[in-house]
Amino acid sequence: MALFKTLSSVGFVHCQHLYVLFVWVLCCVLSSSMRGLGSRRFGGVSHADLQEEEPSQSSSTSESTHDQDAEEENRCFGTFQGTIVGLRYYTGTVNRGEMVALVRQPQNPYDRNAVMVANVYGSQVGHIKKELAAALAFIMDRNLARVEGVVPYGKTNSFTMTVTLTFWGREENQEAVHSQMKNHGYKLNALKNAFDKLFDDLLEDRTREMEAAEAVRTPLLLHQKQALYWMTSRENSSDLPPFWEQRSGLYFNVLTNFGARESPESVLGGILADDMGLVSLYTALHQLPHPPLNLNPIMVVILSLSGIEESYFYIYWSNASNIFTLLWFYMCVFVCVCVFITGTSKKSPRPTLIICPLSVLTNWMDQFEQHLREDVQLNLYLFYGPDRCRQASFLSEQDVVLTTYNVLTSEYGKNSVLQKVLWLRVVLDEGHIIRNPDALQSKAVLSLNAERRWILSGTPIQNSVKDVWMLMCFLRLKPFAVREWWMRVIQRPVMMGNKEGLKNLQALLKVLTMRRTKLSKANGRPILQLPEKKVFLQKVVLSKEERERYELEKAEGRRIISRYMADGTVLRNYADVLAILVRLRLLCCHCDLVGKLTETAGTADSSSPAELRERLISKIRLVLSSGVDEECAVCLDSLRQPVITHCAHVFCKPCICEVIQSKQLAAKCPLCRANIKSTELLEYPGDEEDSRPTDRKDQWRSSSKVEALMTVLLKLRSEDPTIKSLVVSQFTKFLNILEVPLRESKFSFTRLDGTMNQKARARAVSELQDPSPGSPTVMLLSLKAGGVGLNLTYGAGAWNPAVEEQCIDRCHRLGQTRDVVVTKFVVKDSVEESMLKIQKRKQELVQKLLGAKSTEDRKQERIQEIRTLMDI
DNA sequence: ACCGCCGGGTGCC
DNA sequence: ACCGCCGGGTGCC
Repeated sequence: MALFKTLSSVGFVHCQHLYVLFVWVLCCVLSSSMRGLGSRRFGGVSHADLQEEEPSQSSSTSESTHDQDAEEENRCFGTFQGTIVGLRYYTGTVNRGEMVALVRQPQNPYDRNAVMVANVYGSQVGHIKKELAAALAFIMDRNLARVEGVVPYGKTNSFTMTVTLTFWGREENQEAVHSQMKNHGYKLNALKNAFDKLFDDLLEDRTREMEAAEAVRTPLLLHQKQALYWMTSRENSSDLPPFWEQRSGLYFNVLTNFGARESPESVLGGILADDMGLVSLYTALHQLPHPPLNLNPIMVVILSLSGIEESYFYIYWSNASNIFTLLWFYMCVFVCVCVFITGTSKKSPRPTLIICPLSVLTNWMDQFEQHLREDVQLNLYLFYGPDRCRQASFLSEQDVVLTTYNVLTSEYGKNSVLQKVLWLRVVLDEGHIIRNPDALQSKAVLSLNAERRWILSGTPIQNSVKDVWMLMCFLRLKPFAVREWWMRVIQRPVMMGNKEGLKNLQALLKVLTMRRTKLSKANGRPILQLPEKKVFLQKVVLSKEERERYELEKAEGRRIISRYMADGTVLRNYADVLAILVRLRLLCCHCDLVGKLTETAGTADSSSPAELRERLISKIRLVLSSGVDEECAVCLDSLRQPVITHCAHVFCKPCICEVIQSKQLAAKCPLCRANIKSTELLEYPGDEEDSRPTDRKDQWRSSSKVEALMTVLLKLRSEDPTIKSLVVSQFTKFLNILEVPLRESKFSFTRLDGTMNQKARARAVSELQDPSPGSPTVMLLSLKAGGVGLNLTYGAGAWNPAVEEQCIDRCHRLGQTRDVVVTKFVVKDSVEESMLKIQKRKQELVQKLLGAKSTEDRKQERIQEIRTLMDI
């Protein structure tokens, strides 16, 4: 089996039998299937490449087919920014972000290479500029690539327009396409999102090194020494802040033309940004055994998307535990170096305050312990717990004070001692936590007195430019601490797609940020090796009975949603819509996962308030338990007392009540601006008691997806009984169902779900990792609401492909030592598959990432998505 | 198009 | 005056 070849070529020594196979049960239609596509495209695995390896499926109730549509031209060769000319001669219009068609015009009397550009209605918009057309004509005429265009900025003048071209094709043609473009003097960009591009510039050559203090016992790697040097120079920077220049004795801000007599204060400090994946990694630790550093860690990445939420588990084994702690490591060593070598001048304050989420407090302490020589004394004080010492004089004498955002916040306003101490340095771990300027914790952080400031964050830009503002505030970067300047000079231009704005943002971050990724190189060698990830899509065909049931439910759902459509209240009732979609997704997995149809059937208008409430609560439960899992968008913290609105957004009850109270009748959902009332908020009643009655063999029945999965698992076992598989589903109940056939086929398996405590999880993980014969080979993995994840500022209902893209990327980069095979089971002709198709149409990732779409656009998009899903 | 490019007018500063 | 420079005319393929 080719898989083995690849795996052994990785050269893993000590655990040959720990091959990881990642079998994915896709019950979580929407985004899984979306991701499926994304993974193939962006994970760099061509579907065509994998045909031979794809597990085949020969069960009588299900069959596997290839994803025919994507088979041929699924590889992205890259993108290119070109120009459309001659707009004034044609009437076709296009809006910002819209797709355009490229049509060859070999008969054009002026140029036989002509490439015409048309909008979606087919009206001509213009032509591709002739030089570029000459390059494209060759490619298009020979079918070397399919060229797709999007106009990212729309029409900005009456003559020409920028167009982003994306080239798709078969792998064997990639070289030809690249060289053809190159011959005409064009270079394709690798497909990346805009912020990755932005950050690429941050990866400039920062190659100067610095030795650590003798007090640090851990030998430093090259890139760590470089980081150290950079950090030191940032702290001792006397450079003017970005965009300031000195002219004839005065200081000018080149963006605002503000002039000042005194030099603006330098920003002492900056942002340490690591590969985004590391944050996921850290995030994963919330859910995983603590401390995780000395086990072979499992990594979990969870994505929530599209309202029809989905969770992504990526799991891998790593033998390089220190990658967990890259940022902590840098900072920790840096602080030690400053304390023991550089020392601090007499006038300077002494202590460094480190603020971190509670969950990593111990990791910080471990770090200091781990990297310091035993015989040196670092005064580290943990400012936490009821007995913490609140004396300013005491804290001022420490070298390092460690506390959490919660502690800081709770002291804030109460004459906090943390506010009184003058800190040498304040370090924000997971600095993006303060991205909400209204949150108390942000205010508390900003009010700290410090000479130098650092932000550690894997994702300084999490979803949009907006997130950066608070970081700039914290760093006291003039003039951007004043919101208006930030808006005028950076945020608005960038949101509008203005290149200058992006360039400025870029310049800003370039100076202030050091970013390390797994792809970064030190001395020409990557810091870490990339893993190989293979993604397969397996289409499952429903049995006759299943299909009938599915169609019945779908018709019913369509009836309800059509009515909302007609009334224009789809998004107001998004919770209902979600519930319907979740039911369909459950049906794709197993019929027994959903109750009788009659429960929801058409009683919406006539039921009593109590019944209505009951009905809604059951829906909420359905929605929440399926993994709609967000932080509260008001406090940006994890949900406490979750309530759900009719528009299906979830908040902490106190948070949203406060919002409603302050706005009274005009209260709108912070995420989608739908009207909300406090009477319409529904509390999440908690999980139903996790019954596993399906264990009874007499009652149990199979389903097509179960059969498909079991066939694959059995086949794998027959090929190599030591292969380890992870079976991932969003629905714990489905995992319950899966336990039955697993037992029946004598699989030894473990299970990890949200109900288990840390200890139980640790046991489940280590059992699976046990290489000895007879150890479990399958792990059932689930995600429960309230877990971790990347939160999407667009809200539960929105779908942010940019984040998806980041995640794919991050997963790909992180699975560092071992190949991973993902198989996704998608039911043919179902909402699952529909989502695949929706995703295919959404290729313009950059646009979304920049947040250029208006709320209204996104609403329309979502309505359209629902239509597609329900065939309305 | 607040560009680039072309070609005619022009010619120390 | 076989150049440079200026400024007006001009503009998809």
